[in-house]
Amino acid sequence: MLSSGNRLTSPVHFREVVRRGRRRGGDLLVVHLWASTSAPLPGNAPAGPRVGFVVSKAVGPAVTRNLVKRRLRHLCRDRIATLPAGSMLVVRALPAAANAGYDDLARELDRCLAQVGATKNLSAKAGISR
RNA sequence: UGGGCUGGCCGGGCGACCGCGUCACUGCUUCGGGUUGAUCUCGAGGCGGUGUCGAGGAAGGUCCGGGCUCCACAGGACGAGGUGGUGGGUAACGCCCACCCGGGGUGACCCGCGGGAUCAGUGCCACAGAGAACAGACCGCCACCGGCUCCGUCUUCGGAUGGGGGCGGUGGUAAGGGUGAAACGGUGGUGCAAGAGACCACCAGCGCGACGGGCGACCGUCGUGGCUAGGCAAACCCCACCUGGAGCAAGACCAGACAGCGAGCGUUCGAGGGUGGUCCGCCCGAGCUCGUGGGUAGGUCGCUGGAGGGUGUCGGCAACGGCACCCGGAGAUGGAUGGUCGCCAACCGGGACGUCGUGAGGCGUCCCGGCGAACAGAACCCGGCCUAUGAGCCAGCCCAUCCG
Repeated sequence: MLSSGNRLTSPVHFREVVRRGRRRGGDLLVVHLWASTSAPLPGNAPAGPRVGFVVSKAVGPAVTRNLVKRRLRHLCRDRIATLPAGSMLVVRALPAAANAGYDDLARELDRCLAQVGATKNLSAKAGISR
């Protein structure tokens, strides 16, 4: 689980990131990244990056949806340091993610993050997969 | 030993690294207040530390029943929906238990949407078949009539008469054939031209009455009647009983936002609403509707201890109930209870050894390999039902075979 400061909770934020963020997708998932170039949000938005997930019912029943969500959470927790401060990330899982293994999801997530421009020190983190 | 029936249980364990949520205590820090200031203290927030607890038997489907919350107390009529043997259990139920009736099985046992179809009425019974609900003559059987034909007898050779076969017509007949889920009781006899409950005996079944048993559904015995009555009410319908509606996005509180303008109707002669459907009745009532323009959707509570489980005992055939003692802690809200691995139980296959047995084979130990699981994730909470589910385990009972 992500620490509570790094969680994306507001529906407004979800909508803005998915609509305006930079998007890159693969067979398993789609990544939306919104970097804080302008003054983001009313209230006190903390500087840490925030991550949220979208796993629809097309992925599967509740058990497989939860499994996909937990794997993505742990993967993003290891990569939270590579994201720019103040940015917001939404990872949307596609139906094929239900049958993908942990390593498959890791590779796809790294590739998409690199293409979307969130590369701070990704090569060092690539050794996580066994 | 083999096969089967019923009920119940289990829903993996240990460990490593990295993590999450609730609650309690605590460290640092920010803001505000108590103070002029420091120490101290109160409240709110952020980042940490320690401890604690953290998914299921179905958490699922959302099919019933309740609790709880709100609604202008929910009254009547009609309508709508549900339930449907009897008795009990329960907060309640469409659930559970026991019994009755019907059906299936050698049996343990299982199955049943199980009120009413003569005593309210309407409707429907496909296909096949001659005929299917005021039944029905296709074949067959029988009688009579009219031709045809064959045989016998007599003959005055014109014919007469007896018998058989076949055709047509008229009528009788529901015993037989064949069709069907179902053909208007079954068997045997009397009877008849042939037949038929037309009549008789027994049996089955139906109605009525009496007696006996049972709380009751119902059962048993006896008498009697007419000889026989089809099915479908998951078709309309009738009868009995039940149901106010919406649902935790219920609902309550805090914070916060905005902006009006124009037109129409109305203020006890009442606009407009509520009461799940319609009408009556009841209640609220000074705003409502349309057009145009603008704005908010953050937090706290509800939120988990409840018809709760376990053991013993007593009552009861049982479901269940009384009493005593003990146990007990998920409460998330973009949604925690995990991610990545290792080992071992358990299971399957093969092999070796030991042991029991005449034998098929059983049991135990060890080794190797496989697999190491299925269905599935709380969202207000309970009681049920239904559906999904890997490998197994336990208990009782039944049938067959063998031994005594």
